Amino acid sequence: MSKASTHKKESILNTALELFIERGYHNTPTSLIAKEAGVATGTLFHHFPNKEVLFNELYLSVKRRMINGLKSGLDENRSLVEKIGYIWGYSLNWLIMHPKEFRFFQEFGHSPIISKITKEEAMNLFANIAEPIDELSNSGHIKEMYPEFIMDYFQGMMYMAVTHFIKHPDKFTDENLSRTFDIFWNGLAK
Amino acid sequence: MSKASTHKKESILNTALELFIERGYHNTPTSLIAKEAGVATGTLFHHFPNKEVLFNELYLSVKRRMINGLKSGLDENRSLVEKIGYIWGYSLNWLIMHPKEFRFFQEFGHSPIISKITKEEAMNLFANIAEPIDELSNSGHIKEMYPEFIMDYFQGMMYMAVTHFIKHPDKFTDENLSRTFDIFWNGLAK
Amino acid sequence: MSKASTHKKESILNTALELFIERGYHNTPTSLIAKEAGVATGTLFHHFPNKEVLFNELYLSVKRRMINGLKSGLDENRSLVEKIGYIWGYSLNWLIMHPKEFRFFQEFGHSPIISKITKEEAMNLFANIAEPIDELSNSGHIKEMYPEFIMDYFQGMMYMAVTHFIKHPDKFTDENLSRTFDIFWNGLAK
Amino acid sequence: MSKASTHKKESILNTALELFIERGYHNTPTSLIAKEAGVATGTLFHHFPNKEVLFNELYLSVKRRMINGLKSGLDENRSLVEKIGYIWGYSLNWLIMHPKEFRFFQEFGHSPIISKITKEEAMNLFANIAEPIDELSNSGHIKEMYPEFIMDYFQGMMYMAVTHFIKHPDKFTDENLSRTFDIFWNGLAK
DNA sequence: CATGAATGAGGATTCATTCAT
DNA sequence: TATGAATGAATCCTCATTCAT
Repeated sequence: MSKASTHKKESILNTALELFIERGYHNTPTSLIAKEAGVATGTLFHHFPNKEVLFNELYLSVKRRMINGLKSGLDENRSLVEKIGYIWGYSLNWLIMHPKEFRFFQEFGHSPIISKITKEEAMNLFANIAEPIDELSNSGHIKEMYPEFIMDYFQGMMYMAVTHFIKHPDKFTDENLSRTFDIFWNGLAK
Repeated sequence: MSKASTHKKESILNTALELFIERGYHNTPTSLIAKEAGVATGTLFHHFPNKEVLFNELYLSVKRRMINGLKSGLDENRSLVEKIGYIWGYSLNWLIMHPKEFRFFQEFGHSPIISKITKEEAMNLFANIAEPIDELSNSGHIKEMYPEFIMDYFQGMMYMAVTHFIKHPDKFTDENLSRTFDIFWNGLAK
Repeated sequence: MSKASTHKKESILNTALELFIERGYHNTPTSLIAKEAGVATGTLFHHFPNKEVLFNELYLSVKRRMINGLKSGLDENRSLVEKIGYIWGYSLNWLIMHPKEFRFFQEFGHSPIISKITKEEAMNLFANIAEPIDELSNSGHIKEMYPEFIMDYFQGMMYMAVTHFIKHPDKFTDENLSRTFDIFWNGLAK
Repeated sequence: MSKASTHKKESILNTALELFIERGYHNTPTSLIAKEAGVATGTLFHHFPNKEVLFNELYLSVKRRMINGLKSGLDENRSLVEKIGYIWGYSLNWLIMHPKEFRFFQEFGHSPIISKITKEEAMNLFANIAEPIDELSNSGHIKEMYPEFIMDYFQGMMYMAVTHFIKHPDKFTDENLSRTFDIFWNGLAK
């Protein structure tokens, strides 16, 4: 694949991300995506067989971008608590620095447009990351709670914190950041 | 207004709620709403001037239904902690017993289709309810934290818990319910 | 159904017939059909769910129009030879007086656009008509020949004759007409 | 022209024949022809300036293939009846052995995509062949009938017979083959 | 109020053709 | 010659809304 074509495909994906979060999936014409991306309508359909596939590919590409840095920085030799702290900090930071991507997940995380196959692929990407959080359940560090809740709690708190800091950017300080982790941790502490 | 017409209008609202959460706003034709509601296409436009107004009226009607019970049970003479516990318990229960309404808020809470006027009206409905939560901030019961965060934390935890219990209905027991409140509270406890 | 709506639907069918034979199915835009029929694009799709169904309904309506007169004139008390002569004469005349309909059958009789269900329905319409021709096979009037051939021969000769007289309208006289029947009959005569 | 290119051009023509009869002209994308022929989209347009020319060239190439054998076997010294019998037998056999080519003629023989020039060229190819059939008219062998009818009758009977034997391959025996010629002949016999 | 036929602008997708490599 | 990415006009179909009955 030449650089040119790669560039156009990426341009379409980036434009689609912005338009989907601003206007919603069904209210975003493919023609508008193409126009804003600076390509012809046909070009979009040269790279993606249809709008749904474009959307699913976009979803996976965003997930991948977030995971990549997360994975590469995860040190298997650290303690469980350190690992979780790292995942919390990295994810929170990444999402706040990428508010569009965050909104995308918020709006479309449960969208029926995302196929089962895409969901599975996304799940696989998270396999390593999810492990420490699942481990936490029986680690003795926290109150007894079944793993499914821990995972939902972790994610729920994360989303809450990101939403809050995006709404109040002036509050996004290192101090408040560490406070949110404390709150998360205290909630479960024995 | 005759009973018949009231019935039709409500039927349209109920049907719209289901279809909007299943298919999204832009992917739900008014003709389908009418059909599923058992009325003619034109009838829908006798009760609502257009689709957007229908949506906004639906939003407010759902908000009202939730608030009504909440308000009527709120005893102004109770302590702050009791009030907050009551709001937590009632809201959680109501949302879990009304999963469609919950999904509606989740999907469309930040939708641009909801007008500023509607948002204001909805805000007003919540005025009384929000008070105790705002008070908590400087009440001395909890760690120092500014009120905006407390409100977001309350709502975020609530959504997290409801999402979790809807996903895992077998876990929805009185014990687990009170545990979630403990976790919410411990997070902030001194 | 009101007269107005019936009128529009029929107008669409008539226009479609003309355009399909002139330009072919895939080269006839639905927008053009609507325009020529004097209705809006949406109106076409109000009466027919899609282009294919429009085409199939057209096919059946044309078949029905031809059959109707044929059936009503068929006297069950006549002899076999008289019946076949009547079918030959009526069909030939009808097709020559309806050259568009004839071209439609010629062009689209074997088109894959016509569904199996449509073909079956069309077959049923012809049930009575086909009988005498099938009977001919073992009637002793003609050379021994299996019924499938007789039917194909009847239809093939018919199409040939119609094609010929449409190409050479000046030759379409009563004399030549009866000659074609003689040729058909002599071909099989003992 | 290199072997490779010749091969590709022929591959395109062969593929086009199949696709056109299966799907129709307007429903057969050039991209599909190229793909099925195992060449790139652009390659098709190196060999044919556009889709219409490709179609016309295909038409002529098929006509030529049929005529070639027919002409080479026609013995000018034979009697008229023998010549006609030969043309009948050869054509019938060739068409039945080449059902795709037959379908192509059936579907597209009257198509407006075939240009006047192509039709003329095709006519010229048939000049020799048509002669004996035209002669038949005033030869005294048959009932009086003008030549235009004889030609249409010949072709109509031929198409009828081929259609029949393609539909019922088990009936395609030497006996039935000669029977069809007898029927053709008896139709006209004095 | 209720109905449903009619409207036509808008949207997803297709496809013949071009052209830089 | 061969390739296949790119183009954008054209096409099928949808849908919010109107209005005569």
